[in-house]
Amino acid sequence: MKIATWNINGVRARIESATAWVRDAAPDIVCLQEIKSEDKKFPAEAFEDLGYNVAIHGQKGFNGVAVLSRLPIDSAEPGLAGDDADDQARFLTVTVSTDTGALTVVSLYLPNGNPVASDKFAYKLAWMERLRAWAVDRLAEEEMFVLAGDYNVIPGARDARFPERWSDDALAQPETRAAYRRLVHLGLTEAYRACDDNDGAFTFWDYQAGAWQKNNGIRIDHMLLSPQAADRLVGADIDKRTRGWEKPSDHVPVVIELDV
DNA sequence: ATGGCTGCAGGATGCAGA
Repeated sequence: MKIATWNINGVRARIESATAWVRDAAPDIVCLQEIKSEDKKFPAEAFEDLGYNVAIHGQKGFNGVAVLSRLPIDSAEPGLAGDDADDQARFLTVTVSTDTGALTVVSLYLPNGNPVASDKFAYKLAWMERLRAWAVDRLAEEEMFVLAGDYNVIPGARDARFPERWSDDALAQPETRAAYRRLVHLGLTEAYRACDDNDGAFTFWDYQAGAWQKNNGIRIDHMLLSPQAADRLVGADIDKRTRGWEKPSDHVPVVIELDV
């Protein structure tokens, strides 16, 4: 089974390249972030025509996440517990049934957090603690889950082409990295690093200043696997091709293969 | 670089992104 995550940066603006990529890569499940669309404006038919079921947690203007699945979606739950006042659409939990048991897939869009000296950074760190609490609860069930999405975290220096340029950024703060490690250290497996230890692997290149042409990228889109899912991991790849397409998202898809 | 693009809402430009 192939599972993908892709910050699409506006699903309506990107519907042609999104459907073209899905058609070509043929993933079984796709987690989308930054759909920038209300549920009712999401172009579900375009994906349904390709054989996908669709779950949407949308929001007007910005944020918004979705999951496309070739398998029937048994349940879909929007939102991340821990803050009743949080109305930002950044978390969608979907469950499907596989031959090896139930599989939970989350499409998450972790807050950017810039600027660091603002309530946005505090929101990011609080959100990461809520995510850790979610993982603690789920790990107790000892089932397969995949936390897939745009984490807005550069885990280490080798995950940026020019790490020094990110030293004041929320994506690379020591507190950000420590919160990410607290999550991983619960016993999760970061799929890409488990399969590929090379430097220079990026998932985002800014639109500005020729970042793509200069390969001035960062790796911020990740998939964290529960032990039961990690046992079935057979591969992980970053599909850079889409960044060179017409009207690209600034992020590219990350794809894993699970033997389920 | 002083964020140098981009999408969205709305109907001009401001906000958000990373």
